Amino acid sequence: MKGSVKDSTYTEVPEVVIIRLPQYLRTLTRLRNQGIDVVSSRQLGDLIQMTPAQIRKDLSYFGRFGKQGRGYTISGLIKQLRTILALNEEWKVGLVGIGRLGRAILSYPGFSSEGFKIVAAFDSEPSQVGQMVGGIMIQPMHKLAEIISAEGIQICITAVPADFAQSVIDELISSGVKSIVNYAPVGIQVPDDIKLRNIDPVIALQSMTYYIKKGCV
Amino acid sequence: MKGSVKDSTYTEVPEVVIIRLPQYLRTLTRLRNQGIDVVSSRQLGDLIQMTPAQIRKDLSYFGRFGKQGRGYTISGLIKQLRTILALNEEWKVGLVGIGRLGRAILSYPGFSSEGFKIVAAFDSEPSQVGQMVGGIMIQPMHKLAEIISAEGIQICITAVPADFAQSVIDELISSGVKSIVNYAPVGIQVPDDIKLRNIDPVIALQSMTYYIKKGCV
DNA sequence: GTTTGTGAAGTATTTCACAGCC
DNA sequence: GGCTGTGAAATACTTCACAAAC
Repeated sequence: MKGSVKDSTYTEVPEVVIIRLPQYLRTLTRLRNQGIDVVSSRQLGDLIQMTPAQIRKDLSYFGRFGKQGRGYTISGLIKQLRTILALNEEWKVGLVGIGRLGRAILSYPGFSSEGFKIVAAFDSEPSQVGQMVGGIMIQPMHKLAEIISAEGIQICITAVPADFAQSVIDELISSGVKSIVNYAPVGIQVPDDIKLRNIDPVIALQSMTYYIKKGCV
Repeated sequence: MKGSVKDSTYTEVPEVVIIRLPQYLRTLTRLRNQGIDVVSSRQLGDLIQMTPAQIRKDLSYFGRFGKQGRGYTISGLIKQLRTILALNEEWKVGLVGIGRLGRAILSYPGFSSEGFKIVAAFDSEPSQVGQMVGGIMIQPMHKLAEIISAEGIQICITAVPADFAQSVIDELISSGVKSIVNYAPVGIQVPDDIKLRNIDPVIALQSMTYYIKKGCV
């Protein structure tokens, strides 16, 4: 009794919804680790600071996962979300730029524990190349295209200086990469079919000051 | 629930607009550094992957900064945006959590070059306390409230383990902090008047896999 | 009693389109 | 010729409200 719901009308799921799903997943996982079995949209909304209606509507794009009068079975909903987001497979990830930040990323266990395994690392600095960091050997930049396409890597993280970011990302894309998390503090252009997310704490700070100043007046 | 607080003449600027301003600023600064003096909304939109109308509309919330037939004087627009975002003063920033990521943050020059000066750093690990990192002495956690309020710090960055993040952030808020950039991979609850931005690459990856999988089918 | 799922209603945001100006 | 600034229109998103289910 699944499949049939959204088949004929072909409504695209809004991207904001997709972006919220991992947040639901994270909070649900925490609840499960606390030994909780069932949660209502209201309880989840309180934890995540979102309205219950929003959560129900978001989930309804994909199916009917709850039970009236009860709420959602946490383990079941986790399973559904992981399937929707394609998180049951292990994803290969490439990392470009092994400076201080790149090393922190390589050593961070949170990627592989969530199924994102960094399988290749690159740096332009000859003194870095050949070093082992976090079990990975650092490769020279001229091998980037070759290794990315040979390994079929579709996800990359860039932690290179701002001036090199665009050209590195261009090369990643032409090697077959579809999704990029970019740490370089610079605006990047990508084709429509490529997903780019910028991780930029300075940009985040620069919008918050507006509100601090406004609150003072 | 009807209670529209904003009905009399004064229209609140949407938060999405405020979030875009720093991006405009960054690209404008790059153009200025390339020696360019004037830019049209179309040119800027091409660089930033946004429609010209959106840029003009965003700027029109704050004034009329352009010239018909010509576009915007870059140096003038930069000045305006910096004033709107309150970026002409130096902002004191506190950092909590001096692990690998915290150290990368402390050593990153990009905060202070943009006017965000890290003036206090805290860690719970006794072996870290008293060390100098990036010109700052690491303080113990029990001094957090005292130093934050004595220094009048309104902005903090948290890079602590997920399990401690909520309690650290609660303490920051009760010490007077208004804006927080949180690197801990966990959902955090804050009052309405506090701005919180999460920096979470794993969450970013978990929504991108949806699109990779969708593209493959 | 409680809570889901969902059309309909209500907001918010983006885009259009053009007068006015260079 | 070009471009901005802005109401109006269009689109996108969120919230409401209630029948159906437990």
